[in-house]
Amino acid sequence: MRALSSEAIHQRILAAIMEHKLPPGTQLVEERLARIFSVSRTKVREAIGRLVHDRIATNIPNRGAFVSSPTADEAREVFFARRLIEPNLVRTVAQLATPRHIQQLRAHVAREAEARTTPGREHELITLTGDFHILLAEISGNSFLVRTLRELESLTALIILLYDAPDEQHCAHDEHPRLVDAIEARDGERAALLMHTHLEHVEHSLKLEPPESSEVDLESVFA
Amino acid sequence: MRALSSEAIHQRILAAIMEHKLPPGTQLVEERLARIFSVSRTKVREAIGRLVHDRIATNIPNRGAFVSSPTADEAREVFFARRLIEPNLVRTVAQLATPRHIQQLRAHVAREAEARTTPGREHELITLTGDFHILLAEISGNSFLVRTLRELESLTALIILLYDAPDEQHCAHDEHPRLVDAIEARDGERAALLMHTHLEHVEHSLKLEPPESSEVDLESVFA
DNA sequence: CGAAAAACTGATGTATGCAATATGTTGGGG
DNA sequence: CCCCAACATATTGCATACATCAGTTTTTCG
Repeated sequence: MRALSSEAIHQRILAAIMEHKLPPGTQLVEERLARIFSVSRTKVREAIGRLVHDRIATNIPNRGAFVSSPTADEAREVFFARRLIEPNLVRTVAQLATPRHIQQLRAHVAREAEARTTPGREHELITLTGDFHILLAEISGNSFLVRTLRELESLTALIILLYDAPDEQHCAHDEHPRLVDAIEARDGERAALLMHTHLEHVEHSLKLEPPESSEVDLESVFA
Repeated sequence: MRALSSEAIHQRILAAIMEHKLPPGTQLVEERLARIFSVSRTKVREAIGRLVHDRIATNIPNRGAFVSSPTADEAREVFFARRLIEPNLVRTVAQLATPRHIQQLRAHVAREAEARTTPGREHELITLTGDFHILLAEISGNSFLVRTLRELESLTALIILLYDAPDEQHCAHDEHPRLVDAIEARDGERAALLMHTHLEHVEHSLKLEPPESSEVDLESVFA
């Protein structure tokens, strides 16, 4: 039994965060994790460093690293960036996707549908819907965009965990399949538009209001 | 005299790479750098880790980290990503830029012009033109995009160092000012279009051909 | 002489020990 | 009874020592 690499540890912690096992605010204590994975603090520190670099965790000097709690403003930034990138991305994907790619996409949305209809697999669904967008980046063949999308998806998953309205249907069930339809039809414009509205739907299904919680007007409260 | 933070060391090394002091392929020897900055290897490792994460350096296991030499394919990926992101970015910037922002942009292009006309400041110019694009991201107010653009600009600087045709004018002198004009005129469409062609100009000014150096056909050579 | 093995070199990978820091707690004085 | 100071605790930050590995030179033997 070989020792886990810091990369593997990074993956394990990240997965735990995505699966809601480590909710936002949880401190990632180095020595504790080191014991758990039977490695030294050094490797754990490295893994945590990467999480911090990707904004999944936040470092407070001399205090420790904590699973990030993106503010509503940061959440809006993430969705803004996604709306900036992904519609264009899917437009080009529609042009260069091969039948093999379409097949991959179909298989993926099928897995999403399965996870959606099977009870007790909701957190899996969050990861899966994120993976759909990453898959699109992978089809584009651009490793830089893959990395960017991975980062955005991880943050989005955190945001959904924080701001999801439990009763709200945050991801209309047919938007991903319809996107694949547009891609298969080589209709880049429609795909881009669908992606744009899809991202808007996801964002608006969250309870990100009020715009600025810090802007509570003390004077008016005690008037 | 306080010890430098790993962040400061990261900046110092990055700056050295941008200024062509550490050309692609240079090994970043941890202990040597540690001596130079009067810190332990630990901090240097952290700094190098970040460079590797941002693709500025490349790690070869058990051998060390080296300043990256992006391949022509990777270079094309970078420009593809930039064309995907930056036209849209500048379109929104055109909508929300304040007079103060315009002033900042004007000041920046003035500095660029100065560096261009002063001999012996060419490498400064590469950094400055990159900073222009980062400044645009900062004006958008989106910290995620700032980080993404920073990464793309660092890589672009490396690419220019590697593939620049020395006699070619790789950055037409008036494209940045014209972009600012369009932003000031609140003409998002024109700004987006200018940005797109600007990035195409930069890419095409490089000697990225042939597409695949490994595809030398031995048979045809000795026919 | 030539090739394979062995020792050498220079660097990374990893664990660990200690100092510095933030926070919580306890006890004493006003 | 409350507040502040000193102590106690938990955890990070940093340096260092040692193990490991890749590449290179030297040695040895056919």
